[in-house]
Amino acid sequence: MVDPSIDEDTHEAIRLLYLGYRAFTDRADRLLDKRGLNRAHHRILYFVGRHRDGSVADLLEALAISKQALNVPLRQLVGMGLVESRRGASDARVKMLRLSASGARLERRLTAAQSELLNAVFESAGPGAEDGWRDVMRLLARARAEP
Amino acid sequence: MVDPSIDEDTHEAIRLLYLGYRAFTDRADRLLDKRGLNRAHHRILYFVGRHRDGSVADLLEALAISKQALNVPLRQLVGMGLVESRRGASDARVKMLRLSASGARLERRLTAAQSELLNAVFESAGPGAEDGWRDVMRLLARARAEP
DNA sequence: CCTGAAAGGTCAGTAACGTTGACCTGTTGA
DNA sequence: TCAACAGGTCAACGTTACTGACCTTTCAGG
Repeated sequence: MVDPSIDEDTHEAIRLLYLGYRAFTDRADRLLDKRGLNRAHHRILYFVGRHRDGSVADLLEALAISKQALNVPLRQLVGMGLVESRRGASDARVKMLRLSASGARLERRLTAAQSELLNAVFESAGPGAEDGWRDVMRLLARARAEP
Repeated sequence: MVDPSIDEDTHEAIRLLYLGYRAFTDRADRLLDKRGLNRAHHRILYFVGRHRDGSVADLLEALAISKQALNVPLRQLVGMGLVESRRGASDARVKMLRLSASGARLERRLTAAQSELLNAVFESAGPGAEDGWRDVMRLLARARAEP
């Protein structure tokens, strides 16, 4: 019934990462859904929130999508008053993007949905487990794209 | 520059989970891409590999997608000889799905891509960190959809 | 043995979201 | 003045999923 070539602990780890990530994104996804937003909007809010007055080009590079794909959700966020854009002081070609008050509020609520879950889990698991988790995840996050 | 209402540790945890999950899925995604397959195929291979002779209905329930959405990738996998379907012995209406030899080989390679990464990270982080990671992820994985 | 229900399959229409390519407006700086 | 840059937009297209409708084959109960 079970592939014998890979042990059950490894299968559990794979399953845990899959299910854990789903649980992690689930609450924020539902919050976004209520407003007709999706993960693309979320990524924009997150990046803009943490890079005040970044340019559209910065955003494009960070999100690694085409400018056409960025433009639609970004325009919606600006239209909804969640993101403000003003022209650059030194170079009027570039836009400086930042969250509005309500945008920052939403971003905080989205982040809170995720952080409450994580912190509850950390508290339940104990500080030693949290440290181990961070050690593992740091290594995993750094293990980027080797061919 | 940084949202002050949520501490940096929490932001790090959120970032780690996002980046870690991306690194985790990246290798398998590229292996699949070479064959013109995607995550839907992967999920089918994974589930069929671990539930030999399961029915199409089982698969539908496990993947939580419409039967129209399942049918296309499943037909492709059968057409490529990666999944075999035979009619049920007791009930000829139901199909019994299982991996072919080559399907099992591919599934093993996909799982290996993920497990090698995880095991390398576990080894590097040490057994204590791995235990902590598992404790945290088990709690997180169980934290399913509360409203 | 008939017939309704179950399991599976398929076609059509729609929607969301991404891509490229092409072209536009302003702005800048040499 | 003019080429290059930042940004914005339209069009065409591809993928992937959805719902709705309808089909065949098979099973089981009356």
